[in-house]
This record gives sequence, C-alpha cells and structure tokens, in this order.
Amino acid sequence: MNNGAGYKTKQRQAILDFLIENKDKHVTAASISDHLERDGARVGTTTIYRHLDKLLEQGLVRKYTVDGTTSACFQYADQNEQCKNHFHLKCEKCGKLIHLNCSHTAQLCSHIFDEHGFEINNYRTVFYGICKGCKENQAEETL
Amino acid sequence: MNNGAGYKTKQRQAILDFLIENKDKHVTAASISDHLERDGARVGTTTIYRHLDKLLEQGLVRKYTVDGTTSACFQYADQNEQCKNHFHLKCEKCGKLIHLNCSHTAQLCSHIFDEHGFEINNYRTVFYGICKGCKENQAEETL
DNA sequence: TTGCGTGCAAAGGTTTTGCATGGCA
DNA sequence: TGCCATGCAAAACCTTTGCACGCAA
Repeated sequence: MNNGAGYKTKQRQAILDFLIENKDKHVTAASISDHLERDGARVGTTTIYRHLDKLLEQGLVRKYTVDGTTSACFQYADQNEQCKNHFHLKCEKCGKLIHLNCSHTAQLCSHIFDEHGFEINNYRTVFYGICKGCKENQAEETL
Repeated sequence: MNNGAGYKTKQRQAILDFLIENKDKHVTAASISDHLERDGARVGTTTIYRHLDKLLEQGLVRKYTVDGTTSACFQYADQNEQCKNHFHLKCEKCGKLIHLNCSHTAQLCSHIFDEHGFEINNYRTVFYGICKGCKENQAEETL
C-alpha cells in the first residue's frame, strides 16, 4: 500500500512534518521553504510545490486563498473522518481553524438541500470570521 | 457627488457593463479583457485591474479565488443592502451565485456567536456546492 | 487648463516546466 | 538496476508600478 504517496524521502517527510506541526494554522509554500531552510533541511521550491500538489490530491492538505495575499495557503487536513462531516470556521485574523462539531450545521445542510436544492460541499466550505480570542484582543486595542 | 468613482470614461463604463451583464457569475481580469476586445472595445489590462481595485473599495464588486484557478475572480455585488445580511451559495460547477434569504442561516449565525464565540463574516463567507441545475445535468451524464 | 485616466513597457512575485542528476526500493 | 524524486534554471502567469500621453470636467 502506498496510496500514491510515492517514495519516502526526507524532503517529503520534512514538508509533512512541518504541515502537521502547524496543523492549526495555514502556511504558504514560501513559509515552508523558509522554515525548512532555517532548520538546516533546505528543500527546493519546486519540490515543495510538487508535494503540496500531491498532498492535495490525496486529501491530506487543504488549499486556501486569503484576502490581501497573493500566494496560496495550505493547511494539514486531519484524516479524521469527522472532518468530512462538519464545517470549519477560519479566523480571518489569526488564521486558526476551528472544527465545528454541531448539530445545527447538519440541520442547515438538510434544509438547504431540501428547500433550496443546493448540495453543500462540507469539505470545501469554510466560514470566515473573527474568533473569540481575536475579538477580545480587538476590544482591548480600542480602549 | 461622485463617491470616489472618478471620471466617467468609456473604459470604466465598459468594465462595469460587463460586470453587471454577468452579475450571476464571476469573471476574471483576463475574461473581461477578452470579452471587451471581441466587442471592439479593447481596454488595457492595467486599466482593468485599476478599476477592479476601485470597485472593490467601493464595494461594487466582490473578489473570490476559486480552487484550481490561479487568477482572482470578480463578481458584481448587488447594492441591495440585503446582501450584507445573508449568505451566498456558489455553485462549483457553473459558478452561479445564489442569494440565500433564509431565516435558518440567521439562526445559525446567532448560535455560532452565542455558543462558539465566533463572529461570522457574512460578506466573506460563501457556501460551495452543487446547484440544482448542475446536479440534474450530472445525473443525466452518468446514464 | 488641470488633474485624473489610460496603456505601454517593465518589474515583481508566485507557480510550473524541462532536464540532468540523485536516491529509494 | 529501474524509476521516481530532486533541484536548478528558465519559462509562464498574474498583477503592479513607472511614465508619458490623452481626455473628462
């Protein structure tokens, strides 16, 4: 079994390790490159992009684009089956990804499907907004 | 009154007309350029980007990024105040934008705010999925 | 006439491709 | 050994910037 993952190379491992280490936030190809270089495990840009593509196909990472930035953002996707069945909230300020295990969203999905004929792609859909922590910080700043 | 819209030029008008004409789907800077050129109303790329930026600031268009594409997508934003208070569904297949005027979503927002401490950005959040029409077409294809 | 608008050319940044070399299995 | 993986260099793209000229007000 290999699931199309290919050879086990130190480059692939380094990239995957970094993604898992930062699974709670998103990273860019450039930030992966920078980080690995600082760690003395430099990996060519080409290789990073090629692995991100593969990981994306395998469903091991998600790809985002964040307003105001020009480069793509990647984030490790838990293989937890649950993740395919719930929505995610992404904080526009700190980038934190929150897993929303909540029956209300399932109800909304059914409603939209039944009444509006639209089949929501849970995996792809992300709610953007401001998380609790960032909202509190914002409030402090304005004091 | 000018609302920061600047001069009325034929270029600005051509771009705006095209956006309004295609208000139900998104377009890219390149597709605007192509279309206008075919219409014999060629407008420089620079100008297109500059106008899109301005329209974005004025809130007259929305900017998206769609998976699998590398260029930004723009779509005319109804000035209807309602749009700031409801969600949008975007079909991943045909690009259609559906306005979801539905009390269920408002309930969901309150719930997420009250129980999860997360303040959803309605304007930014888009539900991705497959619309009714495309789903029917898909079903036919597999026959 | 004044100052913004326009578009060419060129720069800047990200991502992809070609190709020779390196390394896993 | 046979292939895939890697990384350099260069290309391909998308978007922005500089600058001289054009045009709305």
